[in-house]
Amino acid sequence: MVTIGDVAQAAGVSRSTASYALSGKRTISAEVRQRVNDAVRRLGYTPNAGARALATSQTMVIGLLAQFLEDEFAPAMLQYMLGVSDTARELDYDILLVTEADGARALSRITDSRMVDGIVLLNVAQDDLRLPILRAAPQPGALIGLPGDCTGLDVFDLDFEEAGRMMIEHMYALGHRELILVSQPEHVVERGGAYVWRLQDAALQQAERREIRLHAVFGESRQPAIGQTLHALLDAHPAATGLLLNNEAAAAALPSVLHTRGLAVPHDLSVIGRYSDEFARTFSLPYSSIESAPDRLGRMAVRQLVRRIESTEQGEEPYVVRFISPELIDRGSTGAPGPAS
Amino acid sequence: MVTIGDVAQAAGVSRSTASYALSGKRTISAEVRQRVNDAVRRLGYTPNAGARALATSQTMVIGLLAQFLEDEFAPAMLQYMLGVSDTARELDYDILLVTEADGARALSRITDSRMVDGIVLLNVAQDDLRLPILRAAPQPGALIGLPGDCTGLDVFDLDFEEAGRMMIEHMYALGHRELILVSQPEHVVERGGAYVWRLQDAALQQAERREIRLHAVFGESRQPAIGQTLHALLDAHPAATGLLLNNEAAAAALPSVLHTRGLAVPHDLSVIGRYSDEFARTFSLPYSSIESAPDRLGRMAVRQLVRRIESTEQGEEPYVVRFISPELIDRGSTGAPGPAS
DNA sequence: CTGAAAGCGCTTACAG
DNA sequence: CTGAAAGCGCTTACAG
Repeated sequence: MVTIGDVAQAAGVSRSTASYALSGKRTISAEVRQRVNDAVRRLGYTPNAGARALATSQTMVIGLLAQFLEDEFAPAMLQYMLGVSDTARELDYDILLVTEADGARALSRITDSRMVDGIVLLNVAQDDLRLPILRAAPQPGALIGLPGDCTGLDVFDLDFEEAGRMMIEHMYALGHRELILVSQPEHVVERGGAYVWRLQDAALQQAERREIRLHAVFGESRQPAIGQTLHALLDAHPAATGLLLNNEAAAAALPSVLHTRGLAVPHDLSVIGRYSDEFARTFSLPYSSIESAPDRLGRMAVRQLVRRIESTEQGEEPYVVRFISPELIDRGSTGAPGPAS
Repeated sequence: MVTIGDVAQAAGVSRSTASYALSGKRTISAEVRQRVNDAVRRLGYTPNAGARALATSQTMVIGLLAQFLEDEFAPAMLQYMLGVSDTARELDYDILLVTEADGARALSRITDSRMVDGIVLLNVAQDDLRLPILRAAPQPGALIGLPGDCTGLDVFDLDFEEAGRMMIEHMYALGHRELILVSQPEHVVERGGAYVWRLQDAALQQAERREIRLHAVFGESRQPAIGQTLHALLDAHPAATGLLLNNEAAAAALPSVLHTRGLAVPHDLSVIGRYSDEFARTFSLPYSSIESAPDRLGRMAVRQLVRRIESTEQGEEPYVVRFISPELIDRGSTGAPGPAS
């Protein structure tokens, strides 16, 4: 392989001069710089990443920890991953993707061995076992998802409480007084998926304040189970005039459920979901929804992470916990309460 | 950070002895091995990946190049990625995920800089610009997807020709004589997505052999366009008694289309798709389908790649082009031709 | 069975 | 403005 020594030799300079000419970290005469650049091009030189990492203690790689759990909706995860990956590349970082079931172990492995300069954690749980490891690691970490304890980490998430309130307020303003909220599976809650109860609790509170009857249930993450659940719910609550969905699989299943029941949106039933616009487009979901903005969250997390990586780790800037304000994308699926189903 | 020097010192041996004790590459007295292991545990030592890579020319990282194109169905890509990632970890490799639009450039970057020991390419096109770069790279490469020229690379793919014939034969045996085949968007073809025409051409040939009328069209990859296309096709070919889908988005859209038209499967229409069982489960697609086996393909590609990485690169074993035989998973969506729609 | 030394390919003080 | 040298943390011939 061609090394910087070869480049130096070809350019007739020392290795250090060649290195400085390439990094621009000290002033180099235009002529020498030219000779070095020519040699680089002629020889096809690219610095060896391992050697550079060893010398600089910087790998220019970010670790991305994602878990694909049976009871979560995989296509939604992908959006976050792509947001992280795209932003990382813009900032000149590569992505080490880790999908192991044992996330804590995997995290130790890649931080201890210095494979990465920083970490982005997905599927963050309330009491996430990976957090103590991440806090103890020499690399900074950014989370997408709010854990119980944010100490020592930068955290980014959708404001699920506000999302829950917003769903209720929107329906309330239109005149709805009885609603159904379908959340993710209870397994997700048991595993510490705080976003489930953050939205649900806030929605329940707001409903109480507005004297709305809100039937809140956990739904499955798979077809056909979730479709059957939706049917059962509509059967059980014939007076409900609106449906709130914090569950991607439910949203994907709904068109066929409504079709079967001969219900039109928003005439017979108003619907608000919570998912990304990309998701809505892929499945052509015609429901107004709270944008979950996975790309924006990925971008924010990586930007902050890189800032922290590159800030000369001296005066530790305070850690941030940043919530994205939910936005309701209107797709025309809500209106005045129709005939109860 | 704790280095092997610290371990050696704590164990009262030389660095080389510590290294050998850990690698097991030469015989070490039980007692010394014990002391070294204790020191490792006590100090919490993990080898520095960059240093090891520099010394051994092995990174234990595999590059995974995936492209998320507007006109391909992203959730399907994810399955391949997870198959690759899981198998890599089993074999002790990590995954560098590269999703850049400019795949050729990205490939040069990670191979030239020796960030990876090998490469897995996804979304392989007939005349893929990344292939010449990969062939010239010092690392071996494995493809998931068949290009026009397989020279110097290991290639894994579903046997799409056989899949096309199998679809036709299955329908023929049941008595069908007029069918519709919906493939991926024409853009995919123009970009060199050979699997599209491999299946389609084989199906057309086989149909001719069997004197079946086969209406073959390209369909969109998004809703609602693909749904409308399906409606238009069923309108245009009222005598067709079966539908063949080499298009994930079409499969996802079909339930609602059939519902609208009041068609029952297989009574009114027989259907065969081509997608993964995982995909079928996520969307509860009730159609018999040719399993695309993304996990199996990912596994095969990584296994072969690692074998090649670790074979002491001497006597170059011959490169392989391996096709998975299609399997039709029966979900009961085919039967004798019903009343033409 | 073990140690001292060289080397992997970079970067960056230290000198001039 | 440039060079000689040290060092990052490993592994692995070379010697004993």
